[in-house]
This record gives sequence, structure tokens and C-alpha cells, in this order.
Amino acid sequence: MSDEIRRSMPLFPISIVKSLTDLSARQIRYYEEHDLVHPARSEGNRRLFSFNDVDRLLEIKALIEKGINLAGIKQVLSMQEAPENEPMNQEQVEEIHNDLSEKELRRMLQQELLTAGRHGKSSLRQGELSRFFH
Amino acid sequence: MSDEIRRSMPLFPISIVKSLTDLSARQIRYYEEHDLVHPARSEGNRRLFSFNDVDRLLEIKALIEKGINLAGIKQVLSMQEAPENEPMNQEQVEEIHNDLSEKELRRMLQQELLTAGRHGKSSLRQGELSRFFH
DNA sequence: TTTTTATGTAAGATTTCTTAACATCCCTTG
DNA sequence: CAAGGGATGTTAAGAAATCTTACATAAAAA
Repeated sequence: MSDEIRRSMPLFPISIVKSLTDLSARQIRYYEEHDLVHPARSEGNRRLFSFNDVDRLLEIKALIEKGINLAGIKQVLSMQEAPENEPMNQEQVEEIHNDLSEKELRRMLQQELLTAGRHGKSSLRQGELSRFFH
Repeated sequence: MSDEIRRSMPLFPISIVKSLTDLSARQIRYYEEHDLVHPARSEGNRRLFSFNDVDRLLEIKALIEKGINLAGIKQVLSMQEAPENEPMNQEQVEEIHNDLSEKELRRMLQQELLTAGRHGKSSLRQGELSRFFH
């Protein structure tokens, strides 16, 4: 409920998002230009990304790494947003299954990376996050 | 486990921390100058705050609003960091009790505001309290 | 009263971000 | 093969954010 609020709260400048996603600023801006993400803006017109935005960029990246082009990614993402419509054919079902497991992987990453909560220490550095994707 | 890593990961520029804590930049820098927080720095020397840092600033703010001066706050915070030392007298115990409830309130806010993760709500940590009660 | 504490404000330097343009490389497709 | 489009890199110029330092000040402490 208020999860959505937390997750959509504009928090991160592009520099942080770069390091979190391992995407270039150019890529991030390009994806925005093509309507794949919609970060908020500061008063001074700086991009401010939410957890959801970072999330989305990680999805995009995973799909890119699968060789899907931006048009395809846009399609996939739009399907995620409105998943309960007309009945689907087999291909679509598979697509969504893939997407969902992708999403679960993302969630694991998300948990690893961003979830609040305390205590314990293992060391996990940025490069290793890519082990969740290929 | 990797909680501590997430929570100590440098993510936020001072502008975001200002809005998250409702402290002025001057205050935040002043508290740093007096060793109450220790945000990381970017390559270009910009402050980068972690969730823990924000957390800490919210504690500081709550203590400030109670009328406690920086020396007192520093004391309180240091006690939180190394709580398992010499036995305490009654006043100290009460101080910590107050502090802990303060801390729990903060955590609730924190949960509301910043916690990632969609299902389930983690709540009180018995582990932390058990240090003081057994 | 004098000093200290906590904060505000201003100036000037530095860093980060923005958009826009042009370059490059790799696919398609005719 | 050549031409075109897609995705990304690179660079430039300017705007915005942040940094440190210094000075100002109200309230609290001494």
C-alpha cells in the first residue's frame, strides 16, 4: 500500500543509478527518451530516480542482455503493467513466465541491494550483482 | 546478513537527505563536523549518505528536539554503538530505554518511508532489545 | 557580561548534470 | 555492396548543486 509510495519516491541522482545498474548515463537517458522509464525531476531539472525506476532499469538491462531491442522491451514492460486483459496465446504465456522469473531474480537482487533492515555482514560488491543476470 | 551492506551503501546526495530529514544542509554538515555522522564521499568530494546515515540523522533530530545538545547526543549515539560494556546505573538504563523507544519510533517511520520489499512487514527486532533485557 | 553553541548566509571554486550534436558500430534490407 | 536505422560513445557549453571558508547572530552557558 504505502509500499508503492516508498518505491516511487524520487531519491537517486543519475550517478548513483549508474553504479546501481551498471548502465551508462547515455543509456539511461536514451531509455528515458524512448519512454521506458520516467524518472522525476528536481526543481533544477535533474533526474531523480525511485526504487521502482532502478528496478525497471534493471529489468531493461536484463532484457537488453537477452538481445531484445527497445521496441521489444517496451512491449514486455507494457504487458507487465496491464497483465489482466484478454486471454493470451502460448507464446505470450511463455514470455510472461520468463519475465516473471526475471522479475523474481530482480527481486532477489532488490532484496540484496536495497531492502532495509539490520545486522549481519556479508560482502557483496557491485560487479557481483551481474551474477543474477545474463 | 547483507543488510548492513545495503544500509551502509552510499546513495543519497545532501539535497535528498535534507528533504528526508527536514534538516538544513548547514545542520547536516555541522553534525558531520562534530563527528555525529560520517557520510561517504564521491570521487568529486560530494557527500553521499547511506540509509544508516539518514537513520542516524533522524535520531539526532529527534534528540535535538528533545532539547539535548550535541555533546549529549554524541554520548547517546556512542552508547548505542557499544552497548555491551560496564554495568549501568539506573539513570543510564532509563536513558537507554527512552532511546530505544525513540529508536523504534524511528524504525517505524523508516519502514514507512524507506524500506524496500513488497510483501510482509518486518517489525521489532528482538535481538537488539535482548541486549538490555534477559 | 562574556563566551560558546548551533545555525544562517554569502562568496567563490569545483563537481555533476543537462541538452545537443556528431561519431561509430552493427544490423537489416534493398 | 550501399544505405538507413538503432543503440551507444564522446564532447562541448552552460546550468545546477555542492563544497569549503568566513562572517553574522540569537540563545544558552559560564
